[in-house]
Amino acid sequence: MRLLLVEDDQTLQNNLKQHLLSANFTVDAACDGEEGLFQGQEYEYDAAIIDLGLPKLDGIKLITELRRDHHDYPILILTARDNWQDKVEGLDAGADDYLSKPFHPEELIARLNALIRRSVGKASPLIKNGPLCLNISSHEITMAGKIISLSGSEYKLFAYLMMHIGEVKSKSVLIEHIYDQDFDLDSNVIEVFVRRLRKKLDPEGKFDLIETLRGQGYKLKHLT
Amino acid sequence: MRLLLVEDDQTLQNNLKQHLLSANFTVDAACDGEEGLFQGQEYEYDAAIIDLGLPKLDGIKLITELRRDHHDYPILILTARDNWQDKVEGLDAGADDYLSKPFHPEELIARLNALIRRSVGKASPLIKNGPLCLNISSHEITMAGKIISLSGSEYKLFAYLMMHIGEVKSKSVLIEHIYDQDFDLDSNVIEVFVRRLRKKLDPEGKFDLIETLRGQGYKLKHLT
DNA sequence: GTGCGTAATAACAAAGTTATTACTGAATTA
DNA sequence: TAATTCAGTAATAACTTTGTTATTACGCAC
Repeated sequence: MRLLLVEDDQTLQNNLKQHLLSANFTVDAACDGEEGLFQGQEYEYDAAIIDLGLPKLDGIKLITELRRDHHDYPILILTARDNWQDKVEGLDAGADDYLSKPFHPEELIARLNALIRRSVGKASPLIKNGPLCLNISSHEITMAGKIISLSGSEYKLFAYLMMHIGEVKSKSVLIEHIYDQDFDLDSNVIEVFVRRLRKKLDPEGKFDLIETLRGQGYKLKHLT
Repeated sequence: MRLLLVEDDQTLQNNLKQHLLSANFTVDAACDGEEGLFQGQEYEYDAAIIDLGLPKLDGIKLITELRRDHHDYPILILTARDNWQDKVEGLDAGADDYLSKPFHPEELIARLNALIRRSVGKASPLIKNGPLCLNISSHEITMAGKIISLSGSEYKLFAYLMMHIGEVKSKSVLIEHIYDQDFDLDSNVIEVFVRRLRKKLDPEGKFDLIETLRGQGYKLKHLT
């Protein structure tokens, strides 16, 4: 899951980024509204975290612009104080959730997970697909009851596919949601990680979990 | 819109119910976890409001149970104090939003409306045309119930025609929409791919799906 | 019917995609 | 520091698709 983080306080930005990275998110950070707008237009993120008090272009305007240009990934706003007015304005501008400083990074992560989950149409943090099961909050994966342990990148790929069961995702889309801005689109990482996932999840290839659609992409099959 | 409200504090329950009723919601109230679970299983609500501190069966367990049984309506939790751990647990269990007491009933209503709005509104990605059916997100194509598998270019051509049922599209238009800018317009690729499509979709030629209009182009017939 | 231009068809070789394995260097951990 | 794990690259094998060519069939005007 790739996030946009727009926060001008460098210390807080770094701190949040660390927490988000260790929760297996991919993070693009921006430190003012203009940069945030540019990045937010550039990619279709899985979610954005936007501080309301930003230099150059304030948070409310940033959100308004993004929504006007039909970017509809979930947006979570950070407000400086417990300012009721700010929150209402933010939500009215098109944000989906807010958090007042100071907050616990764990809470931010929990809220992001809930937002993303809901935005892809999943209500429960347990995503089930036949014998497969993913717990978004604990990152635990089981296949036919057996616990599967995945590396960071394997997890990112798998989680993204589980949030989009049955949908064809091209390699470029997968790269965009798993890696940050400057990653080589011509690399064959996706092929390699698809291979690794297939081997870990279903070593005997009994299920054909991840289907290849030549020239189109990969699809995690919807299983019964 | 029908809501489930699970709150043990009788005064608060009545108060909220009043507000919700006057906001034109229909409200079923329960005053402990067990009753909440029973009602929550019974009916597919548009949203549920659940207090975390409940007698008999606590809120977290209630949410976990509901989600396990695939009730996917949005859940908003109420937490007693500003206890972030409760919130995190609640969100991890599958709640979508929270509100800390005390709160303004207006804010509850605003959040409920936002949740419900988001949980509805997911356009179906299906395009149907008589016995033909195309699912844009899974790239799955069925013809009279049978799954048809197409190669990348076949898919592009077919999808384009399905998005323009009944319209005549010249070969040059088709080439322009399927290939990037500089593709030889004198090639006969379209003829070849039309042929391949016809053969895959309707091998016996019973339907005459793709009509040829000599000198003008091809047309995917509108079927009943 | 003849003839011209357009479309259908079949077969083929080149080009492109994906699978698979092995390897390197970086990061992490003991 | 050595050992281990992991990410990403590279090379190549296996396989599919693509677009061309060549040929045949068809539609239409005269």
